[in-house]
Amino acid sequence: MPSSVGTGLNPEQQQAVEYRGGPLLVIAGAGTGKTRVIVHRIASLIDSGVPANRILAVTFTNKAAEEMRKRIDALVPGQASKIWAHTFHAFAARMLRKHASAAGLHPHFTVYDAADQKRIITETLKEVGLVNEKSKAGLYVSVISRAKDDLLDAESYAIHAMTQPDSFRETVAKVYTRYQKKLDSAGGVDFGDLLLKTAHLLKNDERVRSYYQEFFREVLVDEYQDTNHAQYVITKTLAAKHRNLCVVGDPDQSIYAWRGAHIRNILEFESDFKNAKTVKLEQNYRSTPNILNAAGAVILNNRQRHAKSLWTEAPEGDPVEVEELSDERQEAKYVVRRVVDLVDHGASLKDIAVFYRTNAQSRSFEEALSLAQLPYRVVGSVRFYERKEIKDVLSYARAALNPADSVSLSRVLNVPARGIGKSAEEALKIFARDAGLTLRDALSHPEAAATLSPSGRRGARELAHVLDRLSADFAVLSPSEAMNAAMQRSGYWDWIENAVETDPEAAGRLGNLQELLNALKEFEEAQGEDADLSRFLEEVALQSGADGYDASQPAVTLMTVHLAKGLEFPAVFVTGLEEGLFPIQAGNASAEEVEEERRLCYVAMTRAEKRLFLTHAASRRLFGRAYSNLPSRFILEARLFSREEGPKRELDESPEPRTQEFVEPDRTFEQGDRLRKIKRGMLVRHPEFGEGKIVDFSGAGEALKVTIHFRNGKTAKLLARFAPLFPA
DNA sequence: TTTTGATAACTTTTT
DNA sequence: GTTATCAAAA
Repeated sequence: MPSSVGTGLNPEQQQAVEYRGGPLLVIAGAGTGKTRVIVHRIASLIDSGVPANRILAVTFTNKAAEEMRKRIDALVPGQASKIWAHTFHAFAARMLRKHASAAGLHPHFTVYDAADQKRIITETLKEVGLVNEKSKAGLYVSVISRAKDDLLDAESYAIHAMTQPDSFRETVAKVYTRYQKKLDSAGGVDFGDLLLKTAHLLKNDERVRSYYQEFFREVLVDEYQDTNHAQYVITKTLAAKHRNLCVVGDPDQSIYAWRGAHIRNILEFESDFKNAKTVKLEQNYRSTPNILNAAGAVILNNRQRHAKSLWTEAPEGDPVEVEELSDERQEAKYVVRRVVDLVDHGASLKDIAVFYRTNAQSRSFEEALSLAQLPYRVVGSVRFYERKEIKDVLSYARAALNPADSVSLSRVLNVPARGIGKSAEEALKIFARDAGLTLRDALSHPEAAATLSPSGRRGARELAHVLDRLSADFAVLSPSEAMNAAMQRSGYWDWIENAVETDPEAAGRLGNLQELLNALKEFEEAQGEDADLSRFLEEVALQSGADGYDASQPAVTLMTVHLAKGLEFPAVFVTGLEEGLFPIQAGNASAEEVEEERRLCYVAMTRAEKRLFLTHAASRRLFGRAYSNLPSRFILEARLFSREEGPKRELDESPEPRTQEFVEPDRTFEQGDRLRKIKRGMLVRHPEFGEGKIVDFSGAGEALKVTIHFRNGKTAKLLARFAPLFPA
């Protein structure tokens, strides 16, 4: 971090570290030494006698928690591991694990991730008879998850739906109720439940509540601008007694409203907590003035915003560069060229990051970088624990550990194939339901299932046997041995191994399984005696994309803008800055949504220390189709354009060698002194509609029509002969 | 029942 | 351009 300040803190940081008078809000702009303040504050609390195990520090990712521990350990050795440093979700899981029976949960309850959630919802939709809604499973998942974030359980949601009759809400209420029943009977929780059930536990169980209110002497919450209602309630409840609550955040970096975060939590902190003290950190130690000015100019366009400005003592630095490329392949080639350039000038690959709005964009960069033989790492796209083979064997482990977990069990009923096909699965489930058995118990008594085929019966018996053996194994084996047993006894390992000759991907799968075993061995070493498989499974479910990548490896970092939050790099490329992509959905986005996109762009830009490059492509291929996009409004807002009229500042030296790669004949038409020659991708001006870009043609000669995307978001198809088009 | 092949649906962002 | 889903063939 800021080596410029040595070990000292500036006066505001000092104040934030030392304040002891109750609720404290630290508004920490990008790069103002936020983590440093939290770390020093915790160290100082410990110094002044607060027991480390009575401090709760909530972070946004597991990686951030780990990082925090490491830095605290350097200041007050031996104490860091005692601190409750977790993400909200991991903290909630810890609480629920400890008070499982009070919370009405199985002690080995399963944490279902987003993919599990979607599967269960799809199944629920089928059961409720909404077969044609199946493709909307994602929508239901998000509506239900948002409800949970707002602490609306199925019952409350149903009441809420009744007060405002609306058929969609009623349907959701029905699906929600049924979905929840499934989770409850499987003894599982989804992400939302972790928070909701913790909030309920604290609310309804007086003993638990007062115990923790007394226990946690200090509560600190990082990235407070991204907390949702459930997290807010948990925080407020825990801090109610001692009132030693310190929240840190930056409203300009709130980028998770779509996930239920309420920016008002931070904006209204002072009215929520009487006599709260606010400290603002505005001195930036990360970026050059050129970078800060550009980012500041962008965020200035948000209306929903508290005034704040960052300043720095750093020298001006290199100009921010903007480059338009013809398509995403050229964009990737450009990035590679500049990366090579940076490396030639002494940069290390690990100093360089490429950000994009959507995961799908990583592809072209990966191709270009490997072509150039430059090592890179993609953070968070296809996560290890989301791979099919990994999820399958984990499901065996979950099913063996928690006999009620029919969700995990039904995932692996017939993987590898053992004669339990679609109809057999159906028969088993109906039998289980009618007989009042769990799916697992039903497997043990297949002879009683009337409609089950002979092969289904054989398969069921076989699987029941596997699970019984595994449950017995698990009682005596270490986590890695247990997982190995799951792979062997289920026949999964052999199944993949046998496929190696025919399936080119099988070898990789086998490698992944081996890697999982290695991860478990590492986990055992780290945890020592009390290494426990269900603990491992929980950690896995709560892993974030940002977790577990090694930042010290010499490789270019590729990641989405969301994952970049909290990180910093000497050189940053923010790519795909186009209307419709970043901001996404430019046309039909609400003002709030555009403001969130703008904050996202601000976050991306402020990650850069020394060099910042912004790129956009005139045309971009998506699902095989090419789309033409205008440069993002954020580029214009950054005021980096070298246009005659604009204020002259940080310019690309080369005036404008726009690389136009389209080899397409110019179209011509007769028309007074107006524009006569038009070209795809060309910027034009229309007296009524303003500036726009030509994206398509049809017809020829007198009937030549042009399709233009205008900056105001409108698209028009005009007859070239009549349209008053002028050069932009 | 399982495998294969066709087709449709999809992409924001993630704890 | 890929992955999930569904229908037909083995």
